[in-house]
Amino acid sequence: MYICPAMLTPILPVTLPPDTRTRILDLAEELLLERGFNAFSYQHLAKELGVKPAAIHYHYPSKDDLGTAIVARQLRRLRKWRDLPRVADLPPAAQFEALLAVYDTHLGHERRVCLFGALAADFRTLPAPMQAELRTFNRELTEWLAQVLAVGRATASLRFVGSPAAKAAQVLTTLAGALQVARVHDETPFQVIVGQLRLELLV
Amino acid sequence: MYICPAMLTPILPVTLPPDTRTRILDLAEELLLERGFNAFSYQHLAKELGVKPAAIHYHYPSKDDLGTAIVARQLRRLRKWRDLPRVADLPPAAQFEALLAVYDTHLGHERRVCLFGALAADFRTLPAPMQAELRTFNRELTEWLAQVLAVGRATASLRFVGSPAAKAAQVLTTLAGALQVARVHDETPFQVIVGQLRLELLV
DNA sequence: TATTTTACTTACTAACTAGTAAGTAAGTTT
DNA sequence: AAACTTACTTACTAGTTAGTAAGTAAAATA
Repeated sequence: MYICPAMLTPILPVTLPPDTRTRILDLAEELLLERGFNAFSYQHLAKELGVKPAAIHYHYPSKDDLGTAIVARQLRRLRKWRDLPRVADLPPAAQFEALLAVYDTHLGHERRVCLFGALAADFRTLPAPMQAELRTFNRELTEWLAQVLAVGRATASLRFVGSPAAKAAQVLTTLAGALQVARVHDETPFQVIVGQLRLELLV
Repeated sequence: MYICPAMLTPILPVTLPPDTRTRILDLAEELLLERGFNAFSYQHLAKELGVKPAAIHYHYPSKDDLGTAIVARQLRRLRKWRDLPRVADLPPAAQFEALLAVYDTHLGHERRVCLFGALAADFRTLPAPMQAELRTFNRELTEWLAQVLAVGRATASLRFVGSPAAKAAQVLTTLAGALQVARVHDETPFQVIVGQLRLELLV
């Protein structure tokens, strides 16, 4: 492997221009979250990236592979985010706010829905590996929030009735849906729903 | 117009075998709610109905027309359901249960998502008239539930903090999302989430 | 009875779909 | 310098897409 000078001095993490493989994945993810999985093609990707469709097949032989790669990357990001000191070491109410901030970021990016909200409707048309990754993604996120809620209630910084697992499932479902409502109408209902969640959950 | 004998004696509402126009709409709605709008074609419909694709174009010239007809019919059904004496005359808590029963029916029909949940992700790829009908559908349903919640709280049969409008938006968003979660996993999370809603809302 | 309308079928088009095979130029390794 | 690998392009296939135009048989209407 060729070692470029930048690799020996990674003190300033120079953001290299992303390679084609990454640019494909980035754009495919963007289109997935903005238009749905069955609403973009290799031609769309190729045209926007200035390459030929076959170049995309070279990196991701089938659309199934591409879709699975998108979900797999989101799962890696979720785990990384969750384990980040600046997230993991926060008190529960702040962890909840950090979660809301993620959804707010989606809202800010052209009202993208979340991964789950983008794929749930078309779920049965998705390749099996993609379905499996999405299940894992949703399960891990729910388990994480359930733990946050449990600690939050135990330390009297969050308030709710019922089990932490049930409340976590309810809250995440609401957040996914809130981004969808924002897409259909505008940002207002999202803010209203998130305000309602805060009102009920924060002491 | 030809007046058939049945039209003169509509005492017993004989359920005629639905005509092709209706059968197309029924199947398209089914496929929309089970697979998404961009995941079925005129060929799929034609094959399953035993007609040629052109027969579908005869009744619904474009897929836009077909999609709009589906949403328009659901909107008519919503209004009819809402105004039914056996729904409109119920006390608020029972109206809320009637709403939950509708979502439960979706769950029982092959875990269909609701109209909103089926179309939100692909919203930007939908024809404008379809977008408009879906907005109206969601708005009217939210307004109806807000009214139910307001009366319910005033009569001490329902309990929640915040405005009825905010709570209505939150609850409907949660229900739409709950059907999506049921599709990705199984019926359990739907029951868990609905249980949580009941626990919080019913006195 | 003649005419028109309804509800289709047959036959077609042009565009798009995912995907493949073969070729190529530049970079990397031996 | 030779061989190999990477990252593509060109050229293609076979199937699917929405949509159209023309024809037709039966039913309804005048």
